[in-house]
Amino acid sequence: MADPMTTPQSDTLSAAFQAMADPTRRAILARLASGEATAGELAAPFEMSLPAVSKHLKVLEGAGLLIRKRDGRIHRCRLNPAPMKQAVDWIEVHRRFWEARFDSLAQYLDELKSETRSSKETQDDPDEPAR
Amino acid sequence: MADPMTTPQSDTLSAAFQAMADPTRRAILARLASGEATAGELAAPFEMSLPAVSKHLKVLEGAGLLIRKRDGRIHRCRLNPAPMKQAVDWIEVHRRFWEARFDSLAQYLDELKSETRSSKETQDDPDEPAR
DNA sequence: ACTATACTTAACCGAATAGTTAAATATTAG
DNA sequence: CTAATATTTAACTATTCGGTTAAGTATAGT
Repeated sequence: MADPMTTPQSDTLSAAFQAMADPTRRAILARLASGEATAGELAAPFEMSLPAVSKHLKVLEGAGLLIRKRDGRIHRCRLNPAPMKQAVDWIEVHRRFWEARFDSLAQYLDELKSETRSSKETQDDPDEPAR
Repeated sequence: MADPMTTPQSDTLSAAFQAMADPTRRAILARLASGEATAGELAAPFEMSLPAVSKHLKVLEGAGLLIRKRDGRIHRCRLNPAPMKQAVDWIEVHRRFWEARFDSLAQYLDELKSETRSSKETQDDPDEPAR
């Protein structure tokens, strides 16, 4: 019913953030960042069961962060960076705003005035379109 | 029993990623990035109920992404960038690995050898990729 | 063919999430 | 004092999540 911004993009973003929100999954990604690994190798460091890790791999795969290449009976996994990049990009867009606001007192004061004057001249706003 | 890396840092990281994993919450952050807003103002664009948004604000606050300043009966909210920065930093650390691996075959081979030699020469811009 | 290996899927459970409506709280306005 | 405003908290529900154990599937080794 609510359906708040369910664009295809936000789905991948949501999935990526969601995937990275779990410490186990982050540890898996960290390990994967330094090279390919099998499901078993990825599971080894953890005390949880293999099926639990298998689920985590599925979540990562679902978020597009992990690519599986089945080779015989072993599943070789590697990192796919694209969704991470998307996530970083999303954050960076907004970082520009608060950096501008925190780096410069003048802009901060200007923004305070903008409640009455509404002279939003913040050079480029690539995120807040039609207003 | 599992307890996979529950350092104080990973908790804030998990909370930040978790908070950003929801489209509604990302929209709130986006709005917040362009200036302070009251809870009501933040809730307005959404079709969901006010309590629902209130909960989202609480999640964002819990993740340290939102700071509330109660001023009379209105709650003025502003963005706190710190956890976002931490999230970006976490991703970037791993991005360096796969960038090295994907951008240059030479570096890839070098990295394969680096198990014994460990001659890592990361001559890069730490913020934006080449593109 | 038989068995160990490397996984996944199924079925289940408790805890957390995301929403709802109704009630509570606190402040401002009349 | 009373009422409207701004917002949270409470109570409830449905769904998702992260884990478990048990069973299934496919390959490799003997």
